[in-house]
Amino acid sequence: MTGGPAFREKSVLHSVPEIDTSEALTERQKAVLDAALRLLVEEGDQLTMTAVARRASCSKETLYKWFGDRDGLLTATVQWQASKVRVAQVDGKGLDLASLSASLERFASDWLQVISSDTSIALNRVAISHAGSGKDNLGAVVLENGRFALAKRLKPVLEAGRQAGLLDFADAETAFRTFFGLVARDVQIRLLLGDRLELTEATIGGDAARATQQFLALHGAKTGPQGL
Amino acid sequence: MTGGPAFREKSVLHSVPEIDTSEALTERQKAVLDAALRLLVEEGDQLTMTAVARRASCSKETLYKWFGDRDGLLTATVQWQASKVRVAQVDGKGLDLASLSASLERFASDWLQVISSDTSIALNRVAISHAGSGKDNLGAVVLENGRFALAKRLKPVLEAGRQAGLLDFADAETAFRTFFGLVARDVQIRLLLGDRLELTEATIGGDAARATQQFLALHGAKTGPQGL
DNA sequence: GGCAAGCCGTACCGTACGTTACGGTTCGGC
DNA sequence: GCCGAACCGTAACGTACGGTACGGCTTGCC
Repeated sequence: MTGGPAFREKSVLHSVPEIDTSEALTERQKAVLDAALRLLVEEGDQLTMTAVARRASCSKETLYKWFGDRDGLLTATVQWQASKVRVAQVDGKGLDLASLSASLERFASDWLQVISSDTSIALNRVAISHAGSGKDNLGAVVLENGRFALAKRLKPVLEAGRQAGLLDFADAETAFRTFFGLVARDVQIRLLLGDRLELTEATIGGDAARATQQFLALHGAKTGPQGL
Repeated sequence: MTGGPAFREKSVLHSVPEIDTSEALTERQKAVLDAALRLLVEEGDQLTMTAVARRASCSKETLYKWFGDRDGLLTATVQWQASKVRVAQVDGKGLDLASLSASLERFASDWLQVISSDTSIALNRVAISHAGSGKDNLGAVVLENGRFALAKRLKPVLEAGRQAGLLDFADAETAFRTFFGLVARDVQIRLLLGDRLELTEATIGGDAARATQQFLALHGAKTGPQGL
């Protein structure tokens, strides 16, 4: 471990779950991580150093020089993908009910799309597998770029909705978690456990709309009779 | 593999996700599986055959004779624990709103208790890890004894509530999934990913009550103005 | 007592894989 | 053209672990 992005430096990753997406990766390194990612998605847990080296057409020596050890490679791979996941960014300036509803629906749809993707499933699986055995940085990375990133984007929208008198809730965090539950339901755990559960574009759209309607029914401001 | 509960018989487990809890386990075998379970919960993924044998004070030869191979032992362990998990059984005969609400709250509380237990987390982790690599029977077992068992118990209650004019929904499955989402929210995925998230008795009770209220707000029959 | 079956403890085997080492090749700088 | 750095491909090493074999001990049966 001399030079290069020292992914295994304890002081860097262990204490700080904050993600530094710009870890100064060269294009070649990104290509290697992409190869590792593809392998992870396709082959499941068969992510051996030899396989990654072969897939990326690089030598194992290079992998070790760049990433320290297997855990470093895994962490770098997860961070690399995580840095690419972005759900809709919405400005909370559209103050009417229609645009708020549309924003929520967009968030819901994006999120369902993410958690049902092969990549997300593979990443969560590997992070969960590693969460059991000591070093839990992978889990923290996934959470930070998944559930918490979503919250960070959605909460301002909720707050804006409240400011505009469209939403009514006491705590933005709690409201977010309710929305999260209404959107995700049992989808993620079933997919992670290997349950076949095909989500087409159509069903995702429907689910997003349903979740949004339910959330508004729970937290929409009571301005007169709500009927339809 | 001669005699004994042939856990690895393809024809038994592969095609049939239904659980046969009474697999004719001797007391000694149960004790061994309990030891394996404890090891799984305590040591995470360090569930080697040698470790199980030492912990259970039995020989590896016996493990292989009884369970076929490592996967068989794992499957037997998961099934053994799964057969012990039981959430509240409720008869749908208490037809008033108070008892329905109490039943739902009980289900919610039990479920939160289950998914936040060390045992459940460990089991789900190992099942998810294995779901990535081929044979997914573990995931099916966990799902069948977790989420699907819950649905099987809760749906009759929902149907009874609808019959009694207390609930209003089109599809029991969809209604159940909404309830599931309101109860679980992000708890399970966060725990699986290693997020510290202490759930005390008190918070679980509060969460169960909140989820129940929200569910009733969404699916309670509209009999006059709802305003508390 | 004699015997067979079941099981414990342990040594052993084969392999997979993480990790290291090394020869050969490419490439930028002078 | 020459040099060193970076990197590829591959061989080699060490170890952990799944799986097997075997000697000795206990137990139930005759």
